[in-house]
Amino acid sequence: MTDKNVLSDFRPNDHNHEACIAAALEIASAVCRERELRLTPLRRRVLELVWQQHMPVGAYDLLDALRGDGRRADPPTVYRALDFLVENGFVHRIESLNAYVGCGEPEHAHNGQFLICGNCSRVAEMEDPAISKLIREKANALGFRISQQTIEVTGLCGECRERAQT
Amino acid sequence: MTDKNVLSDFRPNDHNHEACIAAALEIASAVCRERELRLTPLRRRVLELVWQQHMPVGAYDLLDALRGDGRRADPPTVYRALDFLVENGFVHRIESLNAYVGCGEPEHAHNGQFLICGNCSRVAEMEDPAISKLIREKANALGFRISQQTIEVTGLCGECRERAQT
DNA sequence: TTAAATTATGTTATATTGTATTATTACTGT
DNA sequence: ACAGTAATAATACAATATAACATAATTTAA
Repeated sequence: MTDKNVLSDFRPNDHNHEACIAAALEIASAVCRERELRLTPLRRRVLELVWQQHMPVGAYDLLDALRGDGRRADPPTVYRALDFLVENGFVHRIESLNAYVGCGEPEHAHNGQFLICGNCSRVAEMEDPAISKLIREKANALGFRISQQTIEVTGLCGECRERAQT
Repeated sequence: MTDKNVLSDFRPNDHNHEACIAAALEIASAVCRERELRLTPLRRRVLELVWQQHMPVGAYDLLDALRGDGRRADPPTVYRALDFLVENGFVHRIESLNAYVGCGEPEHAHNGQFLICGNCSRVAEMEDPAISKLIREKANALGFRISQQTIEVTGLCGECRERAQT
């Protein structure tokens, strides 16, 4: 099993995260230019905040962070920015956590399949065609036409699993 | 493709729903007796209310219904009952809707895979081992040990799809 | 290059969903 | 009757999300 289809794996805590954030913003910037979307300062800032960690962030955490910037902010502000980011694929919403996480590959539209570590809270994103295809087929067999797949899996990431075996 | 692994398919609107509810309560009753769980009047009533339709119900709708019974009820009342029902597999929580739906087969533990019609809101439940297995394998390949799978799919059920092709 | 239209944001208020906590009641077995 | 456990009641609050309307910024197009 060499195919992995991993859009973003669990990141070691010591990776160069500044570069990581910068890259996400750079890509978003380019994609928006190409698609004629408006990555306004607010939206850009929210995206940056979402990328502060490789784990889901709640809307109200983002709100606090925006307020920390000195600017006034209220729920609609952050929810609107999130709507834009989610709608255009820069951020995914994790339904089972009511939280948001940066997308590992915003260039092409997809739903993503999420592995959520219950211990360290980090998230990995897969986009495995075999999984989506199988689900689509099974649904089709019932006459169901899929428009969106939500696949969120909880458990222990490799690192936490090893650490747990004391 | 004859294997379907469907725990509960989309029910036609004209099926005998009274029987349907009665059956669900009967099964829950039997399972509880067997496992020495206490299906108290409150829990039983909440389960019954969840089964009023084959579509997800919000906790606060249940709360209103309980109040409609004449009894006093507050959020913890319904959430505790739901916790019990979910924990013991009589009801599933649909994360993407913050809502609850009756389980089509509470006799054995499982996560369920849900098809949610965006038009009529009805839900079908599958429990397809091929799907869970594939996801488990892909996750394992990343060193991830799964404890729970959340699979919720939105789209159009067969009936609504036909109707849409005007 | 203004006016109109569109899009984005600000602002206030409120709706919805979910928990923590403490107290009380009702069963279970001795 | 009593201790131990499970269930429920009751209050308060935390967390998440949207409605509705006002203003500002940006784009379009005359």
